Amino acid sequence: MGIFWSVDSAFSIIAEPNRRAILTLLVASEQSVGELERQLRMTQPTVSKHLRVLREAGLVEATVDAQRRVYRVKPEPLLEIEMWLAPFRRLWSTHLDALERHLDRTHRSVQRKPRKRQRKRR
Amino acid sequence: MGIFWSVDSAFSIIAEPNRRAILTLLVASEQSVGELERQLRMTQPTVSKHLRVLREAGLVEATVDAQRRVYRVKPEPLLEIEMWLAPFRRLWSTHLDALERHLDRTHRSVQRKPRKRQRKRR
DNA sequence: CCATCACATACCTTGACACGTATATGCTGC
DNA sequence: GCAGCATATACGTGTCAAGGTATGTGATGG
Repeated sequence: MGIFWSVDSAFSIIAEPNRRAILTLLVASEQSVGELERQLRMTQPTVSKHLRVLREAGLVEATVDAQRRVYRVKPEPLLEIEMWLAPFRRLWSTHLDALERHLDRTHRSVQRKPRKRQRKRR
Repeated sequence: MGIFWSVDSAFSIIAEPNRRAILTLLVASEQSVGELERQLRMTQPTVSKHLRVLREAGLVEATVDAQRRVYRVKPEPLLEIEMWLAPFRRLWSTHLDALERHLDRTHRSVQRKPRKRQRKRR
């Protein structure tokens, strides 16, 4: 019998900004650990540890090339996110105005907090 | 001058399974806190705290109705995720076979860890 | 063999966060 | 006004994850 355990979802893997950065680099083209390290300005152990998490989640795979390990993306686990988003896409198409305003705001690096958050009804 | 601060991204908000559950319920129809509490089997403070996080991230909004607060989804922040996923969708269409296998596996509740993870190249 | 390169892992510390219990707030009908 | 309901918040606690430093491992060239 094999060893079984719960794989935590792609959502938590992707929550980490550095891991998203790694994936974004890898989706352009495969890269070695050292190349990622230099582009991302992270220490080498940090890169390796994130790659380990991504590997165990099935989001990347590695190929040995001499002393290097070349990583590339395996996008399948992202399907969980893609599918979860489906019901919300329906809403976007019905709220195109708010959507545009949102895109405007998020092009600034910072947002204002809404002071009052409730309006009356009934 | 308004009050400014960094809004953490929709990715980390969505990483929490209970928050995803709340959003999934709300996208079907708006609900009060008590209704969410009962359907999700969570304590009331837990629901309220998750709703607070979602509110401050702009993912839900509330309407006051007597002593109740009725929450509904504001899907715009999810656009960040939608846009980030874009380059990976390209890969899905080129790897339909691996994709199918992945969908098969994820319909079981548990997965086996790959024992060997590297193959030779060159 | 041995030094070195590329990468992985161990160990430790720190900070964030999710939950529970208890309590506060605010509205309502009587 | 007051009791009671619906929701929010405060506070304490445990867990877990991310980063840094140090060290292990394995392949390569000389």
